[in-house]
Amino acid sequence: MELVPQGRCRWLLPRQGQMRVPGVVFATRSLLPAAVGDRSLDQVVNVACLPGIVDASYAMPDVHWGYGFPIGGVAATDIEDEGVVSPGGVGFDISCGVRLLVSQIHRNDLCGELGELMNALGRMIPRGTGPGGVLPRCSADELDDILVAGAAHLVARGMGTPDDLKRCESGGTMPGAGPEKVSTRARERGARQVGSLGSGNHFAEVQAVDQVLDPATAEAFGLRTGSVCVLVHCGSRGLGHQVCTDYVRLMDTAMHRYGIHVPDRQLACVPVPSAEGESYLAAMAAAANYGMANRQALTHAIREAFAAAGLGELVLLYDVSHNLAKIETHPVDSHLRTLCVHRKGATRAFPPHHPELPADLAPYGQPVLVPGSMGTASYVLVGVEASPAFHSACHGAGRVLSRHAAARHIPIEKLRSEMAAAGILVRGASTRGLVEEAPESYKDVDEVVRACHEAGLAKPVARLVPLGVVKG
DNA sequence: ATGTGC
Repeated sequence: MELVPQGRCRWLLPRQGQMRVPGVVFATRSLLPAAVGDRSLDQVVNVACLPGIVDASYAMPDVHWGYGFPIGGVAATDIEDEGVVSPGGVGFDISCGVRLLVSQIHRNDLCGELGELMNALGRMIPRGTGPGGVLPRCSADELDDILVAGAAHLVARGMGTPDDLKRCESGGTMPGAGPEKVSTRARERGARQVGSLGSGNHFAEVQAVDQVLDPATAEAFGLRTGSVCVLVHCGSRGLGHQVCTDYVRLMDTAMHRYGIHVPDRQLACVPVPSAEGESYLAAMAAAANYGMANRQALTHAIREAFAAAGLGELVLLYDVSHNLAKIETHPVDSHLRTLCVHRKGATRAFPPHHPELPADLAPYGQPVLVPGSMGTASYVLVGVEASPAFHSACHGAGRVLSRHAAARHIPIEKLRSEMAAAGILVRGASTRGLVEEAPESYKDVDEVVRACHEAGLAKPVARLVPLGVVKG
């Protein structure tokens, strides 16, 4: 595959065949082989063939192979010029995302109590596949409220504060949700999972700020060297998964009625202004609200554990999804266009003074939360002006070993001893899950963040290191 | 990611 260097940390995949736009990969030279090796760049090329795609098919520095679209892919379509929406461009875990809670305590004040805190978090955080959540069972009416109002519903029932909502993407409620577009099966799966981590790379991690990289922004975000934080990474559980499954199946048959042909069936899509497209976006918004409500319910449990341990308050810095399609306005060839921006394993990164930002954060830009792999650093970045890729950045370290390969190649004793040697307390992880999420399974998050910075996608604010983790 | 397969 031909990759043409295009400046710092930017590589061009020139148009060929059915591509309507070129591909663009943001990566340092050392990150490229991972992307080339796993066929994710073939997926970048496939996405470039979608009807209505504008500008380019983008790959973030943590790109890796996914269903149809690569994970770490960004693609925008012009909704007034044949633009399509594709469930594969959002992913199975709709509204998978991250929120960062910031405490007032310093890591040095925690040392003797960390074990007890992790025990409490381990007891109070539902996790793993299958049912179980902070809300044990939702009635049909309450599930409707969650699908329509998202995190705002949980705040209304006392699990959180109005200030929390100001610090959520879209104020904690993604507009345009259509609960009636969510299947009975999806609702059944979701009713018993509100407030649960799930599995895989989902986690709740107690962290401390290790380095402040942008002092003024870090201060505005409440982050000082040594600050204890909690990073929550989870999504919309079985409900979002079922929504994706339902609409991939629907679009796989429907797209031919619109004369759409794509190079990979997993790119099934329909025009945004079609009955099927509007239904998917309404169901997706409902699942997004479920995802934000899920993180809000977990926040409630985490705050209770902190309070029980006498560790004080946790302020929500921000909650942002990295698996969504959103209707946004962006300049294309210097004309403002209304686009359907698919971010799959990519974080929205709005610049300073964007109207969607809360007033107190607006001078600085949107917090961009980047969870690392287990046992490694995580980052807080901030959106910048003139960012390419429709104001998007990476979403994590990015997998390099498949789950299967990780299980075969990484000895469990080595991993447990490494975590223990680093003083990181682990709660609730199965041996298999632990090995699958080992640092060796992922790219180097420091390198991924460096690529984001040098490519002009976002600016690093603070580096956080793990103290203890509750694994899904 | 996922009641880890239709």
